[in-house]
Amino acid sequence: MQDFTHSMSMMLYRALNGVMPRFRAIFSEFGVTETQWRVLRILWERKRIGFRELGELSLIPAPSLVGVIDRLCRDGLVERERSTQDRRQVDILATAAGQALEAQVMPAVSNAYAELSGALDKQTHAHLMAGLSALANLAHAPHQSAAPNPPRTLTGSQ
Amino acid sequence: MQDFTHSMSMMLYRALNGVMPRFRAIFSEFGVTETQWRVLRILWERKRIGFRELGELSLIPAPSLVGVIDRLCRDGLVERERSTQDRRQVDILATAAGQALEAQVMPAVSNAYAELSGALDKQTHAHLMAGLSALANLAHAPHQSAAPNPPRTLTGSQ
DNA sequence: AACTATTTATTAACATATTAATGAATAATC
DNA sequence: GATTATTCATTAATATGTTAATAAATAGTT
Repeated sequence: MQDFTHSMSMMLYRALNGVMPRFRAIFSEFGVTETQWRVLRILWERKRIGFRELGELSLIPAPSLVGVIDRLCRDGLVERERSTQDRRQVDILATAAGQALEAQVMPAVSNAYAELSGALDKQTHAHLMAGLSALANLAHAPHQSAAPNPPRTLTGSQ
Repeated sequence: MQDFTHSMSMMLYRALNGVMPRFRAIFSEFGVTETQWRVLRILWERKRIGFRELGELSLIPAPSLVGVIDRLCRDGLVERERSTQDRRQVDILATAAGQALEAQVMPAVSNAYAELSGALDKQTHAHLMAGLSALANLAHAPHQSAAPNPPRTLTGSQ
């Protein structure tokens, strides 16, 4: 087996460490975290979106998203609105202040992203995205356990 | 500009979401978290290692590593030992129980990793690793700010 | 030697991830 | 139409990430 520090998962983390700091530096100048940014980025394209779909698109798990929305509400950037059709559901929408942020933050971010893409030649970039896509689409097949007493719950699925 | 949900950073997160769950499922069966696993994985190759280097190899930031080591100590898997040369430094080493875990967990993990590698053809895998390596080696060049009043500290470096 | 600057691990404060559980609302089945 | 099962957002508990600050020890400088 090869070196652990260069295993697939570690290389993925290493890549994120190489990419994200420059973006977080921009976000922090405007008082938003990376996770909050992800939510806002989606709300700028979809004026109104359901809590669940927002979580799927932003890759933020539901329990985390609750707190993220809480803080964005606290800061006056988004609002909750309970659905009238199904009163379990909650829609999220950006306030005027939340919408205004787009014009302020996007230039710097687009610039940084262009700079990032420019650091890789077309070939490398294309191959990289293809590989990442392949990993993302791997089936989450439950593996064969080797544990003595698997502490599984009886609730069945997921 | 392209779709945000398929930007480089989101694809990196998506890839991790595709890869890590199967490993975390294994770790949890042995009562260790993914982060604790990374520490142990390194200690199995280096009987004794300095706190700082451990943080660099495991990609765990120092403040997080303090707590991770605390909990590994609590569970009797590792031990702290203050250096005699430089009494600021702390070495970390695995206990007998910590070392014993290797033989129990590695088979399942190696198996899962082989299964993962097998899901990608050699070409894709090689290109992917090359791309990730390129991203990891990007210089963390401080960007040009567009913020009105950059709230930077005066501590300079880092 | 005294003073200053740097390094090392740690703490503090806040935000997020992970897993399991809960309450309210809706859907399914009887 | 009452019971049961499922969905949805949320809470709870624990672990980790992020940024800034701190205390102790060492290194550098005068």
